[in-house]
Amino acid sequence: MAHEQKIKEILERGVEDVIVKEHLETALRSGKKLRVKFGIDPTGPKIHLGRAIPLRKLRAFQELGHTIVLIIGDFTATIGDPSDKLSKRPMLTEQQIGENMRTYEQQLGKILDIQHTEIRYNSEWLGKLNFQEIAQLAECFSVQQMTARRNFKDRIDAGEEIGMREFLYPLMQGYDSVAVQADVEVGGFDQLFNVKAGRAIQKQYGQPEQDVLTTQMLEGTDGRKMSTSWGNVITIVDEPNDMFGKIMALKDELILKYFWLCTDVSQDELDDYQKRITKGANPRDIKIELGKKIVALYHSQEAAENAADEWEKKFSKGGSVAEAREFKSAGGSLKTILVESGLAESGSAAVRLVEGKSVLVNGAVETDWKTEVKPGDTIQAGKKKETITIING
RNA sequence: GGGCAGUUGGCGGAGUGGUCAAUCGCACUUGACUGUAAAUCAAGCGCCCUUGCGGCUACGUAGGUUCGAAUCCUACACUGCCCA
Repeated sequence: MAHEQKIKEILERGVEDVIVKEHLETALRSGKKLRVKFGIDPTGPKIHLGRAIPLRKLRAFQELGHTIVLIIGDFTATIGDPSDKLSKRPMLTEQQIGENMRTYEQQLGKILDIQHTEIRYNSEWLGKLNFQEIAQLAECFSVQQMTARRNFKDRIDAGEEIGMREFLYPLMQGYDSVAVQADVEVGGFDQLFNVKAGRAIQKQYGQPEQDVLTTQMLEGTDGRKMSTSWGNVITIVDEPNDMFGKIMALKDELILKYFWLCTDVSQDELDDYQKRITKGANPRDIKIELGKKIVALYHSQEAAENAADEWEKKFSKGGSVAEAREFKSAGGSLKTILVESGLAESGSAAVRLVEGKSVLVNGAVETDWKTEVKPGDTIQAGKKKETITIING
């Protein structure tokens, strides 16, 4: 792809807002090596496709030779970002942060060239600020500005509590920009306020104001915003079959958006998919291509093909199942085994599943939970057709 | 510091002494249909044992009144609004 084309993509693909667009465009054309900041709070252990969007944007900057400054919000995470929350976010303990961080680098490496990424922890400078300096930071904003912010305003209108602490978050994130001398800051769609705070604070500290770019929101498997707390996420470390399956379960309307935000397909290819759908192609087939592309991105082409084949066998061809997990047991009632193997959450849930005709024993629907099952039997339950084979143990 | 209102299951929101494990809507699970999509229809949706009009735990927390409380009383906690 031509250099000019890449710049255009950076500024437009999956982008919600760019401030100041002309300025950033000029900077990108100038050949200057930009410092592109991105802050990541280790609030969840896994990166999902929604969170991957700004990361992919960073990758694009990286490909043009710019420096990515990844700020691990170890300090800010203990404060809690109010950005994407309808309610107050709890402060994380250092232990939780440590746990969440453990697998981060590896996950980030799936998207970024981590060798050439500058990684900083914001406790490095935030931990040193004294009260006087914090007061000076607070000078950048009025209470009106804070409360005018959408998600604060909504909470005020709803009569919900907003902690003073939450007002501090944008100040800290903004100060990060000063500390690393950012030229550009990338953030998710909900980060607009925070990244703009960086501009105000840099100005106060006599630095040129960074340009900011926010990326679009991605819907999850249920059509709502993808969010770990909704449980509707597809993570970049999901197993290939699982990842593929979740993509196949997406609502049709999201197909093109996923191609655009989560894969590398070009505008032309996207137009082509669009055309095929309009002409009446089965969206399912387009979705299969989408699934393969995404699995290939985070695993491998081979894994993608396998996942697609597996899915085909499992769901399209009458539900014969290829893979069964082994479960050690001497046998027992169907209900007991369902619970012990984790196929059902509780005894009551197991009974419900069996009575709902969703449990197959050795391929046949079984409606009596008292049925004895023994080593050698296979049990399949639920829409996802999770299957176990009982082995002696 | 004072006054008023509120706290019910994932969410919204009924319920003001027994028939309340708690109306209803959303969400969710499962089945039919299908493309593991959507729409529609059906069932389910605290836990345990089981199939009995069973047991246990639950309606902010802790006590109390009562044969019996989500429902009444007291204290406490939290939230909102108003006054200072």
